[in-house]
Amino acid sequence: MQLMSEKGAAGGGLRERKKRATRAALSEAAVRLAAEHGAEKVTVEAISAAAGVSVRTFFNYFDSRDEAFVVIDADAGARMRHAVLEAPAHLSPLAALREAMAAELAEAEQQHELWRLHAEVLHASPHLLARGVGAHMAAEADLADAIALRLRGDGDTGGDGPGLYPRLLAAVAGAAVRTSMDHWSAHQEEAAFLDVFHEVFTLLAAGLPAPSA
Amino acid sequence: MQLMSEKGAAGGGLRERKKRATRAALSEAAVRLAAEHGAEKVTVEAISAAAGVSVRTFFNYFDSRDEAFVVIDADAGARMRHAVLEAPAHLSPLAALREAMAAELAEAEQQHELWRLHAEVLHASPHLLARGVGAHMAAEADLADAIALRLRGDGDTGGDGPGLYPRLLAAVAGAAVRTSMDHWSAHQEEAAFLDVFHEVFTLLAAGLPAPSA
DNA sequence: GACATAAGTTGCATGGTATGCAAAGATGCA
DNA sequence: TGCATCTTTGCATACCATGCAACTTATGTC
Repeated sequence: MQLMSEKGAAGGGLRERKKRATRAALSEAAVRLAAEHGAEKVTVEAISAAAGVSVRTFFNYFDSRDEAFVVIDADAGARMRHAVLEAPAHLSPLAALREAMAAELAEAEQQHELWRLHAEVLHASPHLLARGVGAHMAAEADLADAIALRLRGDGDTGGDGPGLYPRLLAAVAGAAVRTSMDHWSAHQEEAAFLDVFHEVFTLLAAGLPAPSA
Repeated sequence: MQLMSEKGAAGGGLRERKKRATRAALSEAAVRLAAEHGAEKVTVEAISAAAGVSVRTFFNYFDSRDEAFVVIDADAGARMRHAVLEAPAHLSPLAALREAMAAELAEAEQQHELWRLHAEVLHASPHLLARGVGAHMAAEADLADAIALRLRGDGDTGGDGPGLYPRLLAAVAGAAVRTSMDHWSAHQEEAAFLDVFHEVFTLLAAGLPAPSA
């Protein structure tokens, strides 16, 4: 191996790099085809062909067709979990979560065009935006777990999984991100995504007060 | 017609009553079968047979198999929208939403056994809890619209659909309800559902502060 | 009450989605 | 090189989902 790949979770042998490449190719093909033809008209066969693998292989990577439109980066959850656990102690749980998500989203914007297409595809078929919850639900459970750990300090979440508060926090933050994406997708010219994102978390931290206007 | 049915949206001719009955029979059959055998093992054919209709008819009522597990009451969205619009002016948007949802959930608990089974089914396959977002997304958009109307006072939402705040409010409230259901479903003996529900909205209104403990 | 109309149900045909299995191909390592 | 492991692939199978045409059932009117 001559060159480390750029990302955090990268590295490993040829096998793992190939797998990541295949997965990325499938995701990207799915998003581009959906942006062009509409998500409903894109078959698994078309996605697989565009990525140069068989249909059967597609289903080795994704549990369902929709998942390919939704989960752009499979490792994001693990990275966010790590970020929450490593966040400075003075941050509130909500702020720690906000920072973890902001970092992830900022990185996603590096592939600006794909990210924009992705937002448009989700906005065009709310069905998929919803499905995103499903795909991200595991990640949310992970985040809830991380928050619970952070609150307790030790390595024990209490046996019965994270409590009500961590789960609520993770679920609400997820909803906030999706709302931000959807809103930004409809107003791309008027505001930067990160501005929308921060406005949303400010509203959350303030307890969702009625706007003064 | 000799007797008015009990519910708000009830009434109408024989046709409408039959449709409601068929839909309810399909929903109930789906939930009961899922509670018994696990949602993944329940086919559309089994649900249809249990409800006494053909498979084709099932798909006249639901867009997908999962929808039958998720949407127990198709009119709930419209009722909540109405409740938000009619809520006392002194309530904050969040409180108005909370009251509308609480009323709906209290009514759902009248069919206690079915409601409990429903919560268990969703808890057992998070896949479906997620799908719930999809099914309820239209309702959430409606709620966002109602909140926007309420905030403006007149009959105009501003042309471009509800703004960021109403949408965020509806999405977060939806996430809160789902979290409540999931948590309560795992701790049914320890707390009443409405207690969990109110605790969640209290946390939201307080801006999700770190718990003192 | 009989009729025309609208609405709902059903079976059939069709195509896409998803999974298990076993054979073939690639990779990692000694 | 040769063996163990992982990945891809084709095939068979079952289920999901939709359009269409034929049939049955309410509704309103005369």
